[in-house]
This record gives sequence, C-alpha cells and structure tokens, in this order.
Amino acid sequence: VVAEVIVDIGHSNVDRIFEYAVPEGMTLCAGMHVLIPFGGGNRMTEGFVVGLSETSAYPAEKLKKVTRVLEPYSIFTQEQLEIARWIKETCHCLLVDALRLMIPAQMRGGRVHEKTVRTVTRALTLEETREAIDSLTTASGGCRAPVQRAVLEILSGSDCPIAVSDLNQMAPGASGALAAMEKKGWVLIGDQNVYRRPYQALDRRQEPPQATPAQERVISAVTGALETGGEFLLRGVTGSGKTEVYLRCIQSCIERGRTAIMLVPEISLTPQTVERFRGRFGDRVAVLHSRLSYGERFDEWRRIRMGKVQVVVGARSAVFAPFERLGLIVIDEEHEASYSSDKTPRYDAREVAKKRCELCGGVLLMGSATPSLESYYRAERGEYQLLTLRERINRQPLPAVQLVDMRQELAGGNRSIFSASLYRAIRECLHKGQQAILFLNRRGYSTFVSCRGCGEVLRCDRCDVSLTYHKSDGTLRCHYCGQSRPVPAVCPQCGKPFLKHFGVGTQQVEEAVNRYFPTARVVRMDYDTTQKKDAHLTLLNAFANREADILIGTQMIAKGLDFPQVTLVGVVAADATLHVPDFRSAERAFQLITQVAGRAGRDEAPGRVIVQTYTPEHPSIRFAASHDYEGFYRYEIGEREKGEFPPFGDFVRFLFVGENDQALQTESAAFAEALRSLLLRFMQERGIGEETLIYLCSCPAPLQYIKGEFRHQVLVKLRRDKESGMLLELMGAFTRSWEGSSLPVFEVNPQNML
DNA sequence: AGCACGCCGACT
DNA sequence: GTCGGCGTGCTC
Repeated sequence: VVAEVIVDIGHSNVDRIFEYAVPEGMTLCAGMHVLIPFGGGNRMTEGFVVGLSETSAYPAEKLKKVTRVLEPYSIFTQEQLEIARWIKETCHCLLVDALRLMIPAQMRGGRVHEKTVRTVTRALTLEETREAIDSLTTASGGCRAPVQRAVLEILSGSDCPIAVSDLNQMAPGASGALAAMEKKGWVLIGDQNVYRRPYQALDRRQEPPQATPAQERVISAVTGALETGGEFLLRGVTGSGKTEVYLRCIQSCIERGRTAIMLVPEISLTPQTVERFRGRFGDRVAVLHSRLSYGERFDEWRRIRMGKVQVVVGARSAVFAPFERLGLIVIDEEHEASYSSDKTPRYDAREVAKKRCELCGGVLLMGSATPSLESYYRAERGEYQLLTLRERINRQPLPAVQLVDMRQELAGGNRSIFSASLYRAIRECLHKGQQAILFLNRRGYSTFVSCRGCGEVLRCDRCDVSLTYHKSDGTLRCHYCGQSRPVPAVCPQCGKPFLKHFGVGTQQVEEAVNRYFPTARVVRMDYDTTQKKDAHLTLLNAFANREADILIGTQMIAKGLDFPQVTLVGVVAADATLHVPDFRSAERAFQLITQVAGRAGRDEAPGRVIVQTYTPEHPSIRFAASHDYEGFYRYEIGEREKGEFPPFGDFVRFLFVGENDQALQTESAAFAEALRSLLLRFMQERGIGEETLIYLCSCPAPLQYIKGEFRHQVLVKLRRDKESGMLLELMGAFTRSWEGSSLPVFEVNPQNML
C-alpha cells in the first residue's frame, strides 16, 4: 500500500502527488496529516494524505516511508478532499492552497496547541472513600489532614474529573495535598483538553417566536427538501423575518441528525447574531470568523471535526467547516461581495456551498432582500427554486421613501448638506423622541481639497487618487494607502492661499448635526471610529440603549441592524456609490439604498426614508425608492445583456503591478499577445467561433497607481455559451499550457474591477 | 520552496 | 591553481 501525499509547500513545482510507503504497524487514512522525508539530505516536510493506492508507478525500492502521523485522526473529510480538488480546477490554484483553506493555520508547522487543565478523579469506590475519610478522622471527631479530607468529601459527590483550579476554589490548598493522595492511590491526576470558546457569556436560552404563515410556507418548502436535496433562493423584504426562517430550517435539519452551516457576511457577525444562535442552539453551535484568537479558532474547528457541535455560524471560510452528514447550508445576505475571496484561491463561498450540497445531498438556502443579479437570473431560469417573503413580519408597511432633488434645493438657495425636507424630518423625529440613521458612503470630512486659484486638486503622491480631509486631526489622508499629512497653508502648485474643501464626508455630517440640532446625541460609525477593539459593539450598544438619538455612518450601518426605535433614515448623498467605473455599480447602489432604507420603521411606529440625490431619475434610485426589486432586476438584466456583462458574458482580468510603468506596459502588452494566440488556438481546437472572444486588451487599471506602484491589466471578455463550462475549460487549458515566466494572477468576473 | 549539481571570474 | 557567483532541475 502506498500513500498519495501532497506536500505542504506552496509551489507549482511540487503541486502533485508524491508516493510514500506506509511502514509496518502504521494505520493511515485519506485526509491524514503526516510528516515525510522530502528532498535531499534528511529534510522533513509536512504533507497531506489525499489517497491510498495498492499499486505505484514509482519504483518500490525508491519509495521513502511516511515518518509519522501528526494527528490521530483525518484532518480532512472525504468530502473536503473532493471539494479541494474541485477548487483547484475551478479557481486554477494549487491543490495545497485549496487544502490549506480547510484547516486552521495552527495545524501546520507543528504549532498545534491544545489547552489542557490538570484534573483530579476519584480512584476509590464510594465505600472506600468513606473509609478513607474515617481514617483521617480522630476518635474525638477532630481531623488529621483537613485538606485531604475536604478533597475526599468533594470527590465523593461525583466520579467525573474535576479541574484542580476549581477544586482549589472549593478547598483552599487542595493542590498541595494531591500529590500525597495520589501516592496513597486515592485519586488519579490527569490532563484534560479544554475547548476555548468565544462568547461564553452568551449562552442564554431564548424562546422562539411564533412563525407567520408566510414564514411557515418557506420553512416547509426548505425542510421538505432535506431528504432529497435542493437549492433555494429566498427573496424576503427587509424586516420579513428571514433569520427566523433560517433558524427553523437549521433546527429541523439537526433534528434529523444532520449538520448545518450558516454563512453571514463578516460585518454581520456581530455578537447580536451569535447571541441569537447561541440562544436557540446553546452548546451545539460553533462560531468561526477572522477575529477569533488562534486558540479559539483551532478549538472551534476541533469541536466541529469531533462532532461535538451540529451548527456552525461563520463568515466566508466557514463554508469549509469539517462536518460529516452535512444537511443544510444557509447563506444570509447572499448578494454580499464578501462571499467571494479577495486572495488566492479566489473562491466564491456561494459556489463552494452549492458544490458541497451537491456532493452530500444537502439543501442550499440563500437569502437576501436584494439578491445578486446573477443568482436571481439563475432562479428565474429554474436553477434555484425561488421563495419569497413579501411582507414585513408585523405586517408593517415598508417605509415611505421620499426623493429630494438636490439640484432644486441648491437652486432654491439651500447650500447646506440637509435639504429642507430632511432637516424638518430630523427635527420632528427628535421631537417625538424617536431615533434616526443618517447614511453617507464616504468617510472623512470632505472628499477632496482643491485650489480655487489654479484648480489643482491635492493628490496622494503614492496613489492616483485625491486626498480626503479629516478635520479631527487636521490631516489629509489617502484612503487607499492610509498615508496622512498636514493640510498645507498654501496651494503647492501656485502658492496662493485659496485651498477649499469640496464634497461631504461623515465627519461633516456629524458637524452639521451638532450645529443644527445641538441637543441631539450623536454616534458616528465609520472606518475611523471603529478601529479600537470592540468599538463596533460599543457604538452599536450605545445607540441600541438609546444613549444616542442619531446614528451617522458609512455602509457598515446599512444592513442587518435591527433598531426598533428608528423611524427615520436619511441618505445624505445617494450618488456617492453610483458613478464608480464598474459594471456592478448600479446594482450596488440599488442594494445599498434598499438595505439602508430597510432600517426604518421595523417596529410599531411607521418608518420614513429621505433620499437626497442629484440624479433622482437614475434607475438604481428610482426602483429603490419604490421598493421595486423586480423592476430594478428587469432594467439591469437588460443592461447586462446589451453590454454582454455577467451573466451573459465573462471577464477575466490579469493584473500587473510594479514600480516601473514602462516595463509593466511592455510586459502586459506582450502577455496580451501571447494570451490572444493561445486562446484563439484553444478555441479553434474546441470548435468555438472567434466571435466568442469579444475583446482582449492591455490597458491601465482604473486605479493606475496605488501605494507607489503602477497597475496595468489585461482584460478579456468572452461571450458565455449555453453549457457554462467553456470559460473554465479555456482557462484551465491556458494555465496548464503556460510556460516561461510565472503565471500572472488573474480573476474571473472580479467583484471589484478597480 | 529548498537544495544540490554545475559551469565561468577574482583571489589566498 | 581554488573559492564562489547563482542558473537549471529534482524532490516519491
């Protein structure tokens, strides 16, 4: 028997199977983590057993032996190995890189660290214990070894191991007496693994609310598929109780003895979400996200792998949770860009979830108030079963949205950042003792600083972007590289003292609120105010506990938050997200406005939304204002079809980054030509017409210069064919046949084209 | 990735 | 004459 091993080295030269002999007496299974001799000398490397084989193509006498097994169990399930191979094919990455996604980083490099505590167990029967206690009691009722006696008294209560630290609390000095007691054979001293668990304090049982008939319909559709498998897209308006639907489906899944994964966008993984899951499922939930300590992450992973939990709540990477008998994957806020990874392997958690469900016969349930165009398109074509929740849970209407044309406001002589309507609405809201949210997707004070003498706009010298003024510390900051510097007194171009701020950021909104509503208590939430540890939670709690009347924030306040007292939402400048040079910008703007509007009127009091804009006729704004997802979808899918954008066409982008602009330009142009001839050849071999290649060009990236480096891209646009495997096949053929210099990184349909 | 093997310039 | 530069090539 030979072990098929992938060595834990991230390099394309060694990204293939190496075969090893299994020494006598060693039990190996696929998925195990092993130590192996690799390369010249006596060097050792870690590796992953991806399979076992009876035969070997490699001469048996040259085979080396597996040195030892690093963990006494398979660290990958069979299904995970399958998923890893699928990731390699679809993301065009190394198999090791795919495998590495699935285990905590601590498992590699011998840094596995389990936390143990010293424990004591009773070694005597109850009767013997009583005798021992008596032997320590003198005839007069006194006591010869009071601590030992106290320990025996405690241990007589149970035969479970007790942590020495706990014992010490109950019987001070116990740890000192234990050695003598062990010698007499009275107790056993041992070590026990403990799992470090995040959010321990949150285990409070909560009673589930009654589900509405609409929710019941969705729940029964999903749970009805738990035996057979299925893929669902749930479109539920904001406040329609999607989370309760998820909880019920998960409940039903684990009652059938299967396990469930719940994915949420990273930002939504607030303690509120975790609390809700812990409240419902208690110990049976593990939590996985980037803010966990290494120890916590490793322990949560082990609890999943060892079958100690049935449910996982987590961000993107939790889709790889090492469950067996997986029955359900829920993806909340399905449209969020954070489900697609921004580093290699560039996997999309939605696609991985779909594949996992196919492999294990489980159910995929994706939910959103504003599904991504791509998913809704699939639902329309019957690839996903579409479920809808059209009403809010308490039958409250969706908030009325009023559009305010800021051009008319300006023409009417109002130069402030609040329109008359928004100003009045805030005043009224405060007067009634209710809460308001003001949303603006730009941080800082002003978005750019320009000289009124010569027109110069102050730019970052390391990036091709304008600098943002931050009034709190009087600096100009670059939002791409983070560099900051003081505001110059005079224009660096013409020397005149005519520098002026333009554009509004959250800091300026805060200042305006303080000026116009001096008694209002304000919380501002943006990148700048949430850098300290727990700042996120502290600010949200302050608003939830009504220590503030107005919450001002960027997109981090747009979704998922549930504040019943909020009756007014003001979108200060809806246009901010609209004019980004990216084919998804209209979709993003629609989603953002719809989501933020959904924060209003979630309780009894009706909500109201005021959207300030310079382009009220823009479809993203118009359809968001009328809560018309279908309308927006129809419009935007038409645009995508016209422009052959996804889901009708596909982009592939290769990015070239470097300090020498000229060299990059030459390099990317040469690459573009090599790519073109290869692609055309592959297309010809496969009988794909040339018109499928819509264009292939080398050009500067939309952000040409970031952090002192120039950026060029080679952009390929391909028409999508009926069987969607064409792109995958072409790119696979391309990566396999690429020789010469290392393959430039590339993305397919990137979330961010900048 | 890491390391061995291998062919051409300045040094005790 | 040797020591050493880092350019290919291999690792079960």
